[in-house]
Amino acid sequence: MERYDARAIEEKWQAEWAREGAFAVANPEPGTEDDRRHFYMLEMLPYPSGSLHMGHVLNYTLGDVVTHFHRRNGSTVLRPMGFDSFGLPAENAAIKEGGNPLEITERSIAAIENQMRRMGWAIDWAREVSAHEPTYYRWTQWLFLRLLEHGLAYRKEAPVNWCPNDQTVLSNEHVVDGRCWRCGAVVEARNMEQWFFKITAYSDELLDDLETIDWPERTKKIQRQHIGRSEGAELLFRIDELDRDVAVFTTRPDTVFGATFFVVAPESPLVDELVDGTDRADEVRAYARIAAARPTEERASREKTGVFTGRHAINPANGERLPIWVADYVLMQYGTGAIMAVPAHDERDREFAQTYELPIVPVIDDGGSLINSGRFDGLAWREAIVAITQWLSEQGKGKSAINYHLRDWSFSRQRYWGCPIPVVYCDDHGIVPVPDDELPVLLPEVENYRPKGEPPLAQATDWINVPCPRCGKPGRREADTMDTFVDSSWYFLRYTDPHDESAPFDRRVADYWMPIDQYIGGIDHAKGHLLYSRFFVKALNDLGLLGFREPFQRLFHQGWVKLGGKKMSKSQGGVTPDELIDRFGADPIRIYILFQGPADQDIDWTPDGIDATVRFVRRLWRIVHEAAERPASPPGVDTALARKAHEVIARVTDDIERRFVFNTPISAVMELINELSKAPDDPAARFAAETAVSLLQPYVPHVAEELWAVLGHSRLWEEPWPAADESLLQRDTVQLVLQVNGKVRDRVEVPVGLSEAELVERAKASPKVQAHLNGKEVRAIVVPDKLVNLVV
RNA sequence: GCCGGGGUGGCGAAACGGGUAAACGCGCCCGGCUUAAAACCGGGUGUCCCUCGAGGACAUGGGGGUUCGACUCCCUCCCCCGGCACCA
Repeated sequence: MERYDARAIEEKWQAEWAREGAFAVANPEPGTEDDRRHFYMLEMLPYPSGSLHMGHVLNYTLGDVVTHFHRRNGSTVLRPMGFDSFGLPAENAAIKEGGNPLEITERSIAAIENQMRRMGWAIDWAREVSAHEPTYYRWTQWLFLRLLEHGLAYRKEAPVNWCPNDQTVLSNEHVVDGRCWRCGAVVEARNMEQWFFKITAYSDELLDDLETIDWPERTKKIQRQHIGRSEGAELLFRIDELDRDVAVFTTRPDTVFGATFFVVAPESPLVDELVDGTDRADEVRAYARIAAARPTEERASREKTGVFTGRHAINPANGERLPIWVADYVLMQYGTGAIMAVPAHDERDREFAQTYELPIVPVIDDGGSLINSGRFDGLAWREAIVAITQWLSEQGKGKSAINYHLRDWSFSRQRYWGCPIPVVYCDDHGIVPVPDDELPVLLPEVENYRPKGEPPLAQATDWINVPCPRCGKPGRREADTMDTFVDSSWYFLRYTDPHDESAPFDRRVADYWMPIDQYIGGIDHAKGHLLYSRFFVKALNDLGLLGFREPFQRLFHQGWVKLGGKKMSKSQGGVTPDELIDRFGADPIRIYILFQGPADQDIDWTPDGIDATVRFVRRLWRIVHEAAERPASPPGVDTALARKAHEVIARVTDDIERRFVFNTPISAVMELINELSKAPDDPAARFAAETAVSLLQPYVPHVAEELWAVLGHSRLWEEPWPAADESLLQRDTVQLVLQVNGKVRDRVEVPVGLSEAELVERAKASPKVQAHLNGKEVRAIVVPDKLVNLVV
């Protein structure tokens, strides 16, 4: 028996798989019926940041087990890999350390790809794509132009989140607690012209279709909450001085009789209209300017402030004149930017009313019935919502309405290392799309990546000054680049047809593989990537480019791998995959990371346990070698060891397939190995060894392949998954648990299938049970083949 | 504040439809092999009590409940992690 040499074995089989193209899969042939059972397995693609970390190792090893499992169960499994290779870190590194983002990125990709190969993951490398390659971003641009044509991409001036550190706009999804998700700087509010995707056009569908996909409930909740649909009414308040009606959104139209004042957001254009030409104009405008400029977070945490405009609005329900205030607690982005204030029944309105001594009129009593509400007095508030909305709508003073928290996705970034937005600004023609046949608009080289009040691309004068594609007069290219989340909103489609030079993908091929059968990635993408991708697929479906409306049919979130309580992100000393592979081998690392606990649970990284998995692999190695000396087990061999092997097959299969748990299968195979080591002469010894190796193959593909050869076989990666023999899963005898008053007093071995009376008899025969009965009368609870509980 | 998820030995965990709590592994203890150590192999290991047994009691964050029987179901409280948060 040779010594277990992880490095030699791993290099040998990795070379073999690469030579064979073992994990490459073919697309369906055009014009023929493709009846392959197929499965699209995908993990979120990595950002190339120099090295993988243990979180990646968990993520991709999980996907690898699923990939092998489905392959060996007869599916053609598409399992590609690529790189989310545009983005700020490479650009910031270039600014800080010199070099250029392209070179930095490609060096990282090469390093990570090497790590991935060394981990032995079963990836179809022929489909590799990276977002920064012109052959990829050409099609990102092409898709953008399609969305632009259909009004789903547009440009407008709007209040946006500005990160002063990264010198760029951020989407709402990437402002966390008022800070930039990437660098942590406090985000400022700015009014800027920006590009947006009209994701809000899909609010309802993004919400409703969550019912059709198999995702963790918590992820659906995060998306539902983010979309934030609320039902209510839009009510019209007359402002006589302006001779017009102003709409407000409320979820509680039943409280309209309790509205005692009216509030407008400081950013609202209404502010100017209201005070223009009045003696309060200066004071109100000054307040509005200061209040609107405050960071959103600060605005939420400090005491509410406001100023009276001198104007009034008419309550549509009772005709009362309500003073109009401008106050910082009303937000422009939600509803209409103006509210009716009902201080008796809204905490924020009450706080404000108390500060500024405004009247408070209760309109709902303790029993939930309306008061002070004219003809609606006595009505339950829930019914009043309907009744009052209808009453006002009959008079043309309101209607039922729905509002959402979700806002359009701002995707232009004032940075260099991203996909150029393929439009030209022309004085005569405005925004002019670059014609499809001129794509890609290549990212030019620039001298300096640091933004200086304008995006770095604005400095590339040769590049930016181009004739208008429509009229030929001088024009200017868009200098903003796209958010990298645009790149990752369709990469899974490109994988299906990665070398297509005439289209981003072939609809026939995309429809064949998609939707993704199993997607695995972090829950931190719940309202970013996972929402944007759903939007993209829905939009592309509406454009006729795809035949499905959801990208990820089934989703799983792996837990965090933490170091000292903190999420592992960058490479940390001593725990890069490279160093660990050198010390222990890829197989032990793979099994270690999955053996720690349930894969969706966070794990604290300690290298301690890896020794134990190395030990286990060596033990497996030795015991399988010993078993290989034994004669082949006869087919259908029926011994205790054979039965154990079949039981383990059933457990492992069920765990991976139905329960989607990956730690307990390892335990189960360990049990089998333990029994085999205690019964080396059992006629089923060799069968037990073969079973153990076969079941572990998805976890430790290299050593499993080597041991499979030792057992006289070949090509385990193509071997059908073992099937448990049902007849050998049946037991002849079972351990019967004997309880007295619910406490276990004895256990006896009995034949399967005894009647209840027989089981009770066996129970009463036990001396230990008798000792606790003292001859008293009993009632028996019987669970056949399992338990008898005698109740005194 | 609202909405999720969780709390089981010294540690990571298992127990999947209410039916043997702690499988599997780590650590630790004892023994074997060895000149020795490592490696490897075998055995033990929830806590407490005693008369040391084929003994007993107590044990799944705290308290209560349902049940013959609860880690599992219900109520309540505490703690940890995550999401949202002036959303009208």
